[in-house]
Amino acid sequence: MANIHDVARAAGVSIKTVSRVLNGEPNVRLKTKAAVEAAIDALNYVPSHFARAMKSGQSKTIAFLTDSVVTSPESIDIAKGVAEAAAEVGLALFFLASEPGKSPFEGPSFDFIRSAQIDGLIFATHYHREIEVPEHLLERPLVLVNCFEFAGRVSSVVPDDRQGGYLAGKLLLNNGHRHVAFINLPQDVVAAGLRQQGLNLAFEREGLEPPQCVFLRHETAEGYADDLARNVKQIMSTPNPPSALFCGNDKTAFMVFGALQQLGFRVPDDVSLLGYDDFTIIAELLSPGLTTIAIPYLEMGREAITVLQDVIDKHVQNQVRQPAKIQIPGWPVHRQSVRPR
Amino acid sequence: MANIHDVARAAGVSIKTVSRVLNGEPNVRLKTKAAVEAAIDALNYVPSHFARAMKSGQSKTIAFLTDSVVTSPESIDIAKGVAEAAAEVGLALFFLASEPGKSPFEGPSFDFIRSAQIDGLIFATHYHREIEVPEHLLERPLVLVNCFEFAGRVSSVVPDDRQGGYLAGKLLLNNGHRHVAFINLPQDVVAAGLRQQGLNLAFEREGLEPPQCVFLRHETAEGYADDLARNVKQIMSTPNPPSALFCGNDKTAFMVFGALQQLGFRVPDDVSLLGYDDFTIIAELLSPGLTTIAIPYLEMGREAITVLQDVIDKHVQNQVRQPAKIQIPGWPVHRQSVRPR
DNA sequence: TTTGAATTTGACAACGTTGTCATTAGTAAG
DNA sequence: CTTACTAATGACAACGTTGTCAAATTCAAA
Repeated sequence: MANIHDVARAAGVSIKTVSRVLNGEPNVRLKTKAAVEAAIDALNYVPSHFARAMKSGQSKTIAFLTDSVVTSPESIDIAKGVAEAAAEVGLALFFLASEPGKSPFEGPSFDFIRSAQIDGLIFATHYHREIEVPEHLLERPLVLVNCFEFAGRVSSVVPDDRQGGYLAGKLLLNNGHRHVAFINLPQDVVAAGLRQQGLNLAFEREGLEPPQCVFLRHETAEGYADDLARNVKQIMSTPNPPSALFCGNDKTAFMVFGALQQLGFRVPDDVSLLGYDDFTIIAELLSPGLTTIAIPYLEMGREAITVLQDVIDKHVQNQVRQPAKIQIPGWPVHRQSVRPR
Repeated sequence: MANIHDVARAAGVSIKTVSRVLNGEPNVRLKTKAAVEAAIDALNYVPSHFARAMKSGQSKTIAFLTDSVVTSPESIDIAKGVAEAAAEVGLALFFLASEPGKSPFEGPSFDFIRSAQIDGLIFATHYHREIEVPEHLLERPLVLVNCFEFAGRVSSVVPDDRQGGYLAGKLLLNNGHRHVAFINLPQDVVAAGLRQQGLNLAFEREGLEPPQCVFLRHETAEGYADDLARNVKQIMSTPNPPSALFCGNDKTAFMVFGALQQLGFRVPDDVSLLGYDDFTIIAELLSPGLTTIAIPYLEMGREAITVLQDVIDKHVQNQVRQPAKIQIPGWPVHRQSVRPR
């Protein structure tokens, strides 16, 4: 592997001049620059990341850490967005494993963060939730994705669930559904409350009462499926049942779809069905295809890099970036399960 | 950040002695060692990864690269296995983004592999397939996961699809199903042929004819769903229909389940249904839960690290490790869709 | 030309480690 | 108490960069 000395020798200049060309510094004669570049090409030279990192104290390297709970394949788009955006801005990306069963913020990985002089850290969760950040992490550049710290001491990038709920409301209203029921996620799930707020807002703006809302139990709870079926039955057996059901996520929508079939309701002929997540596999597997609200995972990942860069810049200048919670809007994905009334 | 000089000063020894303690070299008096360790603790010292890498020329760092096609959330377990195992053996793990639409082996990431002196590379695909490896990558330590190079010049870790097929056959036979149909993946999919071989072997060992096998078209093909439904109908409308259907993957099984319902067959009362993949979300969403064969993604990821370490060691010693295709066995996951006949 | 300033270039130190080799301290034998 | 050897330790160079500062070159104006 050629090094900077080899290039300097080949170009007939000093190593410092090569360094200048490498870093685009001014005050290099055009002719000199050309000679150096020719030598670089000829020797197929690539500067050593490590030497640079060691010299500058800046590694131009960030680390990505995630919890292990996967809710949908789409959520790995966070990682994809992070990786893409990092590559674009020339940041190297370390992938840290969180030991199963342990807090993701522990373990040998964290010695590594220090030893490798990781400039910044991105932590992502697989569903939108609050997390606690250990004190020692507050000191270094950190951006949370799909989660947030309640005290607001850390910048975070989250989906705009209120906007998503509003979008859902508008979509249903635009299709003429004024009588809607919301089969929501469990009440303690962050997204549940926000989406309800958005949904209600959409209805209130039309001068309508907020839709009926039931909160399901956790998926893992005993008798969850029965509970869900019972709720659907109860909602649909009223004298004047809703013309559309909005579900807390696509998985729920899938099960609600099953329950509706059991009760003899056809989707979307008898009742429209709207999901949330754009969990493609489920949404497309369903027949009719499930109309749903997409969560902007890829965009969240990309935005995280933008924010982290800013945090790092401020950190280097010994300033503190005012932490912010950045909400990324989702969008509706139209398939066939919602039909104009 | 404390460095080795600080530790040396605090312990009253030279930096070389600190280095010796750090690297567990012999010939350090116990008392000296204790003093150094105390200083390390007191200063919360962590040696610089970059300085080490630069000095030794070995970065103890590997990179992970993947194609972008995600087939199931489970397949990201490859990454998880790789990350876990890498952390355990003290290898740092870089995550490289492959630019969407481009070959994963191109782009700026690859300059990075050279500049960061990446010791080795792991490339994983999201479904089991053959790939072509560019010549320039053959020179450096590389392990393929879930894919392989036809020429056999690169070590690879793949699921043992033949064994999986055999497992499926045994599972069905053990449940008394001697008349089975295999609704397989498209014929050009690597796994399709292997699983069929395994399935047939299980039947042949019982002195039975190999089961009927139909190959579906690709999911993306026009009219795929209709094609699938037609196939199921054809199979089930014979005078003596099979007592069990084995499907190429869980997604197919899901659709076959739908087709069976349409035809008035109940699972598992009228016909047993066996999937492949253990695509948990689908398998558990289905009611009855889908019995299936799991693909050992996590184990494949872990094994890849073991193999890569060996490849790197040989590479450092200027030897070549005989490339091998390592097949990792899967296992059956029993739910309710297969019932004894 | 000569002068002075601006531009361009280079010598050398420094980053934090490990390897080489010389030096010192300790130990067993005479 | 030497002597000879082994074990323990340290001084210093080296890895491949970039930063500092001085030196050399170029250029414009006198």
